[in-house]
Amino acid sequence: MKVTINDVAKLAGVSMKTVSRVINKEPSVRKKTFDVVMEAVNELNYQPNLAARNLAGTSSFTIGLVYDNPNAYYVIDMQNGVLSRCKDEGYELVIHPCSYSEANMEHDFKTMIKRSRLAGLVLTPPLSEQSSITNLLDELNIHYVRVLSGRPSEEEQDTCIYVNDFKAAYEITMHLLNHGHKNIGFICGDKEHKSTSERLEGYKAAMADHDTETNDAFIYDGKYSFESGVEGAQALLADDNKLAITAILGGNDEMAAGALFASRLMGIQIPEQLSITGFENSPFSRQTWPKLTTAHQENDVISQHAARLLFTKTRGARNQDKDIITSFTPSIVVRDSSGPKL
Amino acid sequence: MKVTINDVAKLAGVSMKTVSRVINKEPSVRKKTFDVVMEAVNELNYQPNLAARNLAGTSSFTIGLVYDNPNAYYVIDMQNGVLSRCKDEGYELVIHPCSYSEANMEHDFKTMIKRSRLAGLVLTPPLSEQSSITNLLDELNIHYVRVLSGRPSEEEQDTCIYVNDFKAAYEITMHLLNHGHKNIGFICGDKEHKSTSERLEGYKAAMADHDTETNDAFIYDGKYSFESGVEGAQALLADDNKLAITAILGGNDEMAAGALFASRLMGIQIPEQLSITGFENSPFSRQTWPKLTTAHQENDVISQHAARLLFTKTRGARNQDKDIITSFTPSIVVRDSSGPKL
DNA sequence: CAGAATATTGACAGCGCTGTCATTTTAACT
DNA sequence: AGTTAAAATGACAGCGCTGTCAATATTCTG
Repeated sequence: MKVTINDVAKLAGVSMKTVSRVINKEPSVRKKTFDVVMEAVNELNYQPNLAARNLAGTSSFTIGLVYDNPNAYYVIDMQNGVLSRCKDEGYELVIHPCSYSEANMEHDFKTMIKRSRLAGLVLTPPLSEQSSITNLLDELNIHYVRVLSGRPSEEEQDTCIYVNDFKAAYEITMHLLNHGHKNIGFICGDKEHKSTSERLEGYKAAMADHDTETNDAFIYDGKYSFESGVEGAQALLADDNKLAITAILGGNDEMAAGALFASRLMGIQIPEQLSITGFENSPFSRQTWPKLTTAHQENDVISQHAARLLFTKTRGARNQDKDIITSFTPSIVVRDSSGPKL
Repeated sequence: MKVTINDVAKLAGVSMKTVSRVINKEPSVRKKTFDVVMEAVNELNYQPNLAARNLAGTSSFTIGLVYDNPNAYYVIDMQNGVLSRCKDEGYELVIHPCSYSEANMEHDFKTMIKRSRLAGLVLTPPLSEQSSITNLLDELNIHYVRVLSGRPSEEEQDTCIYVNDFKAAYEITMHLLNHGHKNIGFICGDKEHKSTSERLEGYKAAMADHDTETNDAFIYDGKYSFESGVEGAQALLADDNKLAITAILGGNDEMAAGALFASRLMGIQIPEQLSITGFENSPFSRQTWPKLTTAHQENDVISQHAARLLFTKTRGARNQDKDIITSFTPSIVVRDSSGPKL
């Protein structure tokens, strides 16, 4: 029933330790020995026991995914991406939702780390932006990889995966500008999130490059929620601006969906009278009518690479993974919620 | 840095084994000894190492959550509920998304189970309805608890958590009937899902009890997706029925949101001309305008109880948890998408 | 209060693996 | 071929805990 390393060793006619070397892809195993062992592994359908590996070894085969993000779609994508790599590499994943506000977050963290010694953590935004967290982890000597909004910086390159929100926002703004829009509103997400400022800066940069003036009244401070999108559109399209604004960039799809709702409520035709764009290409963007033009963020791919980066950090020099992408730029997906200014 | 059971034992002046007894809440530990040990545990902030426990013990401190559900909100809720119990009880959670269609699902399953010996699994719908899965688990001698749509049956009571979709659908239908609606459409979810038939039966039962005739043309076979909701509404409100149907029950919120969209597209006023209701009280139901009347399903609570039930099954007779609820009935939340027939 | 029954504790092996270090085999030289 | 260096393999301890069973402390008998 239960197959152990000893069973494999016996079948292959080698020592336990040699089997261990093979499954850990250690060097200095003769090719022939390797093959013999692998054959035995396959024949017995051997799966190394994670608990034993974690207990015996200096490195652990468990990583954690930490998130504090209300967006279920985002979280699931991140989970699935990390998970798929974990499966491939024989790692186990411990998920750790938490909220930054919790006073006992640090305690929770430490508990998790003590219970299962972790090889490392993947931190997702907005938590990944908190220096209090990274300081804590540095102190505890825990490896981590952060997924961040922003442009890559030299020194953090090997511990971060960047999502170039700036560039994507730039491009989506340019898309609208090229369609003749000049008075373009922007509904910001939570101020505390780095993605918010990155996207806003991208928007501003595009406006500047297009010699189009930005108007502070066209920028709405919101939260990354549907309701906030509704409110944002209502504010931006209030009587004073109603005729002026011909396009609105939503900070994310959820907000854009809210803005779209609010606009329709006001009897505004989309995209004829108003173009609306989202950000992220989450299911939200496909569940509106018309479907949202947005920036496609490959969260599952992003998180896969985050996991890969973490693995190379924990595995030391050998077994390095060379094809890790550390910088992603969401690509514009043009759908039906945006069009030329009429 | 790292606190082991030996450190606690030394500090408390007892043997390692006694500490083990205390943390496992075994009987036959003198109250005084218990207190002394607990004090040491707290002073050192000791957390038992999961890998060691899993390796040494006959029972494991890891459970799995298996799902095959495209609804991110649902999955996150289930995860969080199970996770919160795991934290309390010192268990670890391994999440296992999978798709039933995958040929290698059985293999994946076995691999997961071999890698980390599991105390048991929580199965969520629609996977929990597949007898091929439960047969496989029975064969492998794995404990499991299933979350199911349907009315509790005597024999399965102690391995299932039931969600009484029938009753909830009955009530939501009654709500509409009491508002004077007679021609009520129903948009079904995936036929393969038990929840679909349960909800449909509830609808039919209410209609019957209210002496209202059901019309097969008012029932649309769909899928649990937004798009399907759109199509369902379009079909139900096609020319022949357009004037006849005054209310539509969506199989879930996502479909109801789709139906609402489609209706607005056709220029139908909600709820004046048409009442629409959802099911589940997911964020979808709050991100439509008007907000959806729906049936609130406490997924996080449901999954907490599923975890508790699983724990009692694995822990043998002692440490039984007596307050487990095994049957839930979603409660109707009346919002703005439904109203009296005018 | 002796002696038996019972409750409470401890000693120790071992779960399945990896790290260390010793041993054997192979390759690389005179 | 004979030596030496290097590569490949194995023996064995031990990771931190739990299960078993033996040892001790406590309580209950008459």
